[in-house]
Amino acid sequence: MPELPEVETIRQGLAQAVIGRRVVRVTLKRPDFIREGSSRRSRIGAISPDDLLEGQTITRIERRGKQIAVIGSQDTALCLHLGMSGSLAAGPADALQPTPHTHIRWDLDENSAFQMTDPRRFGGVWAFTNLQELTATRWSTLGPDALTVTARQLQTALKTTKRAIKAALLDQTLLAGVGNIYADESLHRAQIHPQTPAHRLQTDPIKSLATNLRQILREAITAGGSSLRDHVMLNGAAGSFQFAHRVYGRGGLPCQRCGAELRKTLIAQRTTVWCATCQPKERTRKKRINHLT
DNA sequence: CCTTAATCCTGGAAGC
DNA sequence: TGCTTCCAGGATTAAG
Repeated sequence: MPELPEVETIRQGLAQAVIGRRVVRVTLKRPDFIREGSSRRSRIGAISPDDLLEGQTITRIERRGKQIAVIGSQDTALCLHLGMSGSLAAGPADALQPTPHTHIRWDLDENSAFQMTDPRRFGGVWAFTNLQELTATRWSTLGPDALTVTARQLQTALKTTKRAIKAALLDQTLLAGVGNIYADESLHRAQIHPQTPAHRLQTDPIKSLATNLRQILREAITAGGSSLRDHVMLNGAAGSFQFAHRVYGRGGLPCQRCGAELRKTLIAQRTTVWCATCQPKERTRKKRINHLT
C-alpha cells in the first residue's frame, strides 16, 4: 500500500484538482467497495449518491496516517483508504478512463473527474455525515501522525509495548502512517536494530528515530513517494523515492553506508532488511562503546 | 501481553 | 509457451 508519503502526495494532488469543484455525478461500480463504521467487513445497506458527495462542492481534503478524507459543502466526509493496491486518478472527465478495477468515480463540474481504483480491494471508501464522526470513530484509534510526531510522543507510544521496534512502528494505533518501507528505512537511518524491544529504547535513540522518520517522510513526499508496484500520482506519473531506498528491497546487497551485506528476516510477518553493522543490537553497541573507551 | 496464521483479493515475477 | 508457486506497500481476526 501507499504509506504516508504516497498518501500525502495523493492528498496534495487531489486538493489541487478538486477543491472548489462540484460533484455532478457519482458512479459506483462496486457497491461493496463502500463500507461503514470501523470494521472493514460491514457494508452500508442502502447507499445513496448523496452519501457519496453528489451535489456537494468539495471543500477540504484531509489526511491522517494512510487515510484520506474528502469533505463536501454539506459536511459529508468520505474516508478513502487505499489498502495495498489502491490508487486515485484525476483529470479531464473525457480523458480519464475507468480501468477494470475502478470501483468508484466522481464526475465534477468543469469537465473534471477523479476515480478510485483498487485491484485487490483491501482498501475501501467509508462514508460519514461529517468529519467529526470520522475522527470520533474510524480515526479515533490512530496514533499520532508520523509526519509530525515528536520524540516525546514517540517515546510515550513505544514504552507501552515490548514488541520489536519494527513491529511497533507498523502498528497504526501507536503511530499512524508508517508501513514496511519507511519502517526499515527510518530504523536504518537512526541505526536501530529492528528487533530491539520498543520499551527498551532510550531517549536518545528515540529522538534520533523521530527526527530521521520525519525527515525521510518529508524527503519522500518531495520525491512524490515510492513507486514500486501500484503507486502513481494523480496524473499517473511515478514517484522517485524508490531510488533513495537504502535497505528496503536490498537484502543481500551491500549497505550503502558501510558496505556490509544487508540482512533479511521476517519480523511481524513482514520482510525486514537491516545492516548488522550499522544497526547493532544494544548489547553489541555497548560492548563497542566500552571497547573504544 | 505476545506471536503466528488465516483472511480479504489480484497480478507480476520467478521457477519449472 | 504455459502452468505453478511465491510474493507484495495493509489491517483485522482468531487461535495458541
